[in-house]
Amino acid sequence: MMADQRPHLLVVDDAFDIREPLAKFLDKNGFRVTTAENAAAARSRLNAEKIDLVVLDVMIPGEDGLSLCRYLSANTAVPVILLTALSEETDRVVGLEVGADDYITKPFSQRELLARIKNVLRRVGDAATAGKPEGMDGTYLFEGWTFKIGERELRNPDGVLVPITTVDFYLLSTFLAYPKDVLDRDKLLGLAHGMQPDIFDRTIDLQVSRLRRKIEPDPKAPTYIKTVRNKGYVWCTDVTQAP
Amino acid sequence: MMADQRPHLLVVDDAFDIREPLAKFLDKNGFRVTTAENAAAARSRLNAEKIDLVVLDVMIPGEDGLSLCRYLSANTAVPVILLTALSEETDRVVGLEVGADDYITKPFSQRELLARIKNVLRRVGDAATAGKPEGMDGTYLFEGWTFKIGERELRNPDGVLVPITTVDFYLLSTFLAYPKDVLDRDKLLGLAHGMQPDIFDRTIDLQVSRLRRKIEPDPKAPTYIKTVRNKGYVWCTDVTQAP
DNA sequence: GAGCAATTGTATCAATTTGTATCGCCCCCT
DNA sequence: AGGGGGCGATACAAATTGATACAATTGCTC
Repeated sequence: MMADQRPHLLVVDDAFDIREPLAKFLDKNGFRVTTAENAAAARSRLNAEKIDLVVLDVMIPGEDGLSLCRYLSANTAVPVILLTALSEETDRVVGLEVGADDYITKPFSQRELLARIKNVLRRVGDAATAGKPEGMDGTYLFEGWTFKIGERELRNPDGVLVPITTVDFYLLSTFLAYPKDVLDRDKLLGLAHGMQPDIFDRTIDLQVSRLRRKIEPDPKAPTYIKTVRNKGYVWCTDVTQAP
Repeated sequence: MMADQRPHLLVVDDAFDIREPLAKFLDKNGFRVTTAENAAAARSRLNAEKIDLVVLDVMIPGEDGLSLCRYLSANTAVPVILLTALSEETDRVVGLEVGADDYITKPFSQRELLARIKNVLRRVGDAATAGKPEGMDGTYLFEGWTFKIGERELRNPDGVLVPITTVDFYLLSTFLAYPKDVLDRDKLLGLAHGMQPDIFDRTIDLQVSRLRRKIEPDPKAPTYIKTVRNKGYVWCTDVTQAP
């Protein structure tokens, strides 16, 4: 049986009619979801399974949510998003003081929470910008350019080394792994799909723009990376792989 | 068993003699249809199945339609078309305020609702302008022009690169995939068939017009893309395919 | 540990691209 | 010849993407 490779969330809220619909929503949007209705159950789950992020209601019976959050922040690396009832500034301060990575006030829209979850996962785990797409290796050639995965080296047609950043490297790797395929922004960020064009994360646009400036002959009229409106970007030239 | 791939609509109306005929009509016109007679049933359906669009009567017993609409807008990405009894301007404002994507006043023509459904699906999903027709690839030649699918490049007979937008690309791809075939507007939009010549969506006309301006020697007297009155458009010149 | 440099994210503004609303012409029909 | 519908074209508005400036962060040097 294949393992569920989606990011694993733990939703902690005692209100069934908030917890369960939210879990279903997140499941439908690319996440594996486990739920808990109090701090004790949450701790148990955290011990039993690998959790990538916790969505935590501060108002749970028994041990306070803030207490659990403080514990997680001090003793683990698991990021936390707090659900708070009040939107007062004090809450924000408190929330961040106890180590939460983000917070959102109730009532909240599921979509906004989804966006924040992805945002935090990207910031914290940064699994996306860390490495390269699975199974990539060797040397890639396109239009005279040479891109060595292992060495993290990019050379232009003249053989000159072009300095690339971590993000450049990851982006270029992803494009070269899927040439001629339209990649949406989520995919380019290495995240699960499902974000609606409501809360936009324009980070990718900027990163693509910066990569274009480094490799496109004319960044104003890109020939390698083209834009597909409402969808994302495509790598448009042929890529050959050398061992 | 093959899955039903048609867009899935949820029709919410308590009046049997409106709900059922409408469901039948929409089914015959290219949609999978599920019905519900109140908000609770609608929520249940929405949780159980993947719904692409909700047609919602605001005057339903129990929970108000506007309330359900507001909920959907805040917590899901499912687009909503409201059925309202009054045609007053206030209704329009209210409808859009609660997050409806469109609205239509009763009594309404089924054809008009059909047109609006397609319109909203196109706006929201925008699957049409996404990529290229299935299985297309390689290079197409016509009258000296060169169109490379993979590279998303169009060159005129002089070999000069002609910049094309995402829509241009999709339209041209579709035409070249079906030369000499009359394509109706639904087909060109990439939507299911069945729209009657009642409420026209003139979007395609404009897009064709814009494409003509880029490729026709004389856009006033088009030779490549010709108009077929009451039907659609045809690609009229020979197309050869190079590898 | 301070200071500097590079990188990355956020906030904005500008430029394209696309959709909507109209006007007017032309074709077809009675 | 008159009328209506369908289509071409223009102007304008909305949405999406590109570009710039600046702030925040990270990493490295001294």
